[in-house]
Amino acid sequence: MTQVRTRIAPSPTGDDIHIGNLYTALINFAFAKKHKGKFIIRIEDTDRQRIREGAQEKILSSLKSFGILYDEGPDIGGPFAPYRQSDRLPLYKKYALELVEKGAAYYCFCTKERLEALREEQMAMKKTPRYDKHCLHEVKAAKERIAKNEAYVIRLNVLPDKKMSFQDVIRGEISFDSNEVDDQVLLKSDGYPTYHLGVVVDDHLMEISHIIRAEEWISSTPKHVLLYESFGWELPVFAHLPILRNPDRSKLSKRKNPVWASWYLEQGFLPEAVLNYLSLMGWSHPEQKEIFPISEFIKRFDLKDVHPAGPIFDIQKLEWMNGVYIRDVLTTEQLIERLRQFYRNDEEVHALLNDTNSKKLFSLLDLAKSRIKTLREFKDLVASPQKEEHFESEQVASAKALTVLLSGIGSGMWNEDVILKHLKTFSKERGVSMRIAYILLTGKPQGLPLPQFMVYLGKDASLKRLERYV
RNA sequence: GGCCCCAUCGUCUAGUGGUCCAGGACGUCGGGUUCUCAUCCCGAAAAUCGCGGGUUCGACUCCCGCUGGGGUCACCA
Repeated sequence: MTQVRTRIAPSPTGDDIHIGNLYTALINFAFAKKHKGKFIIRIEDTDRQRIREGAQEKILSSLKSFGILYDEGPDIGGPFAPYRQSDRLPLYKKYALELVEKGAAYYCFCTKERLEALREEQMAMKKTPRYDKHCLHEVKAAKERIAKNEAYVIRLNVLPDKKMSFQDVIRGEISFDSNEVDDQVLLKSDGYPTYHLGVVVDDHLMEISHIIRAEEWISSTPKHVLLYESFGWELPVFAHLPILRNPDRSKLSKRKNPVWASWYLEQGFLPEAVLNYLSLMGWSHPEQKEIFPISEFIKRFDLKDVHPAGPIFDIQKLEWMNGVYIRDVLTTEQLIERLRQFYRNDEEVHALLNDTNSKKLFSLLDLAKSRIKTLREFKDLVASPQKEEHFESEQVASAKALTVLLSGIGSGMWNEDVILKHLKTFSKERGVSMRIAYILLTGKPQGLPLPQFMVYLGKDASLKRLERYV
């Protein structure tokens, strides 16, 4: 077997890489690595209207943040450079013309108006809108019109009444009728290729062996198969992955779900947890394991085992899994490092994380681990309580009493046992629950174990927290 | 609507003709541990395997139909 080469072909039209594309990237990456092949990224920026400034860079940096490293791509080059379609324009025209020569494609001069009228007419007759091959027979006149600078596109010439099919690794044989395939535009009037031409030409030229993409492409695969056949090129292996869904089962979309990959990072999800979760979409570990590193996924994954039904992206389970990574998978050292990275712009938290007494920091982290599901939640646990304007007189009284009580502890005696004993005394004598003491000191109804946290804070800082009540 | 894909607990899934009146995980609910909240431990509810026909001695597993869901029908990808 020749070398396995897979690719993802994102278009730079959004804020970032879509989480569904990250999923596709993960599968392509894992499959390539499993077979000691190459994983390539190609930017498909052929829609000049929708193109977004900076999107390409964002997509590439997100991929890197998640550890999906590519062997060839627009910024790192490779043997088939360039890897951005707008840098390959002459190629598409050349191949489009080759198709015209072969009679597999033809020039079309139809105006937008005619196309729209045609579509409306067909819709009115309840027929699927399709181009009517109006320009198919103008081949001879075509060159003259082009010479006169008339705008044109090149369309695929689909022969009618042909039964065709292709093999999909995940779904088996998928058959179709050529009457269902429209004479798609291949080369637009601005000289850019449409997706269909671009993807086929580049996948062939870049020697892509396996096209692993989302299910939404199934219905345009017949066009691609027709193109491969017209060119006389060997067909790659096709595999159409399930589409990730919103909770209402529609295609995962930004209206109903956070979809940009970096959003998850900003929320404090760990890249490896996100990838681990994604690997469980449509696939399961042979031994039913749920927590495993990507290296193991690469070892155990097989395209054939992908379940074709579209799974709902369940952020709740992702949160659980992220929690598992935070408390069980990462070491405390690693967690500190992740937190430092995450809070690098937050002075208060960053200072805390740079505590010179690493033993204290370690014990704080051990306490914090089990109560956070994302890195972001760490701040809620340790940040200074907000200053509040109004306090109940009862709270003020309690705070004063607590201050007196805690002040009585000698600095040398400031340890968990002593503090706990005093807290218990306080709650008993004043008839208030430990919970009140908790809120007075932390400003929050729940969080880290109080005595341990107070030891970490130190006597002065702890008393200072009570000051805001008086 | 045409065409295409799909169909096991609320969700992610295991299951490849008998060992399944269906197993695990998230979530939910109850209990235990406990200085708050978690973690952790124990337990429970939760799928008549979408429905109906076949094939078979025997179907969650194979075939057909139906229903339901999804995708797609652009000079967007």
